Amino acid sequence: MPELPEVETVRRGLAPAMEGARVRKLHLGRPDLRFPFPEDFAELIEGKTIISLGRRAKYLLIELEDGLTIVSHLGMSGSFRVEAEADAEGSIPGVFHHPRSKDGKHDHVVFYLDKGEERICVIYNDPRRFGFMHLVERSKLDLYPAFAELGPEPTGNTLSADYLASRFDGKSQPLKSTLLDQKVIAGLGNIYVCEALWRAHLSPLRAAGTLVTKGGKPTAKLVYLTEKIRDVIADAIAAGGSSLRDHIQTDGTLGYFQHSFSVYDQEGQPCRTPGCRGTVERVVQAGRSTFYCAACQK
DNA sequence: CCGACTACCTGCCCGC
DNA sequence: TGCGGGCAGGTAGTCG
Repeated sequence: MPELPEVETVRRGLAPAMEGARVRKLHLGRPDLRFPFPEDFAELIEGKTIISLGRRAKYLLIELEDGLTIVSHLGMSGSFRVEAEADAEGSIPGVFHHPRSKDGKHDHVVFYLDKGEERICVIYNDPRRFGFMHLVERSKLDLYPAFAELGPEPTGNTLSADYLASRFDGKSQPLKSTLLDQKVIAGLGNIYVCEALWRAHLSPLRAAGTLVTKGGKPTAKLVYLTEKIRDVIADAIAAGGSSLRDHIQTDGTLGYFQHSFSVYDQEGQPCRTPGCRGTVERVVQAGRSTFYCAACQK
């Protein structure tokens, strides 16, 4: 499920439960997700207090007190949830009962947390196991391979049209693939690339280089696209945040922009651009679905 | 170096 | 009802 706004929503949902909590036990249901867990993963985490939760691109960062950071990626199907430790009374000391949800067979990691007098479980569930967790020294985070070449976040003021022009210049690659490239912009995925291009009235098939002037400056269309990328991400985070507000549990399925996508997964639906009479179509680019309206996205 | 393609894994949905 | 095929929000590795 997770693109940047969803990971940010997860971070905000987990922060109240995890920040300031001590990891009493870390349970691993299997030796690997997409990659094997690092050696001594549980041992290095147990007993440590969680300082804060951060995020970079689609990565959740769990900062521990001793300078280690758990770098967690949710892949396609990862989610976290928070539960009260079920067996506060009937438990046998030293035996950790593993709270199970309906598809508990995919609960691969459980953080047993002590927060003041409270005992809390934070459970990572991931049916497809495309997610992964690494352990990195905070001072070396910038050297973490996935972060070393990562593009700017589309939030805040880090992303500029001038920057995108420098990355688009001379590229014949389609806009869709270019925007999916995490080295160009961090955190966009298939959904929000489609949504941003629809908002900007730009075809996903158009070559990225056509949005740059001969002098290497952004065209007006690229300036507009930059704005729409920022908007769609900000709107999605706001939607995720509001859908979370009433839920104590952090359920990864929450807040996928309320499933109110304008083009993503809307094949055959009338285009929602005011005055446009087009129909949303689906094409495949680089092996992945692209949804767009050929009538108003040029 | 770039871009295209594949692999990784499970679940769900659709058509037969 | 069962089965096979296609599809799914991501990344990383290989190959031309």
